[in-house]
Amino acid sequence: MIKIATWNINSVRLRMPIVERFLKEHAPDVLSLQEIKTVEELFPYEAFNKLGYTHHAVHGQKGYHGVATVSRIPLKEISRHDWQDNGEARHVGVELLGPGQGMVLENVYIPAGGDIPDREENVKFGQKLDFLERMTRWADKVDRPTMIVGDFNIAPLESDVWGHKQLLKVVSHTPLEVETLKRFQDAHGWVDVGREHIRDPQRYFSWWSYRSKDWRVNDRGRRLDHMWASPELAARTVSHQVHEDCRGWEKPSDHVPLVTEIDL
DNA sequence: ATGGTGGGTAGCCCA
Repeated sequence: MIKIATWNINSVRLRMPIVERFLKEHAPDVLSLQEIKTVEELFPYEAFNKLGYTHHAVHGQKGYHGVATVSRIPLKEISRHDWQDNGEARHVGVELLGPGQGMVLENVYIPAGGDIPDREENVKFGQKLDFLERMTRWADKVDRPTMIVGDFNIAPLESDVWGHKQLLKVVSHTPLEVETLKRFQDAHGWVDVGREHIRDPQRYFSWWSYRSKDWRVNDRGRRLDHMWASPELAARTVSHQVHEDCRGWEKPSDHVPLVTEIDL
């Protein structure tokens, strides 16, 4: 049985205290992080090593973005895709060695896309769609058992947001983004593992804005983070958790970690 | 209708 986690950490160096707490309490075998906001040289390798996470694949960038996968299971970094074609660090792919051997874990941070959902008025929105199109072309060729996890910055279902009608023109829940993400899903037949275990229309959020006061009371959340898998791998998943309590920890990230257990 | 908060890094960008 292997346990895989994903978490947009919003600066890994600042948040090592809560990362350590999460690893001690939930002991995933592998953790994929997004928005590490640091270069490789300053990644806190030693803190992870002390907890047994001695295998690392870090794709960093100064100040912005950046992703990393740390693991107790040996792994091999196999790819760093630049699906935006602009040099930003938003992906790292690894192959697990030992337990889970042969499985590929893709860690991705899809661009947020700015505020205006129109590529004519907002370059970032166009870049987000282009990123998804390039991912779709890549997904069409995926031919190994693969799990793709991370911050997709899209909440596709009505039950993935606090208010479907209120958010139809808000970047992350527009019909165009949802359709574009669906084409990516169909290109490989990705199974939305989170929704296999917490089925629509149950409430499922992974992110609450820092700007919204009283996140727990108002609960204006969205499901921006995802764990998707190839069908044969998805069929072996046995549990899935959303650790909402982490949003209430000291100096929290605005995202919470997701954990999937796979019988391999 | 608007601005609200947080992180990183050096005078704003990004979420």
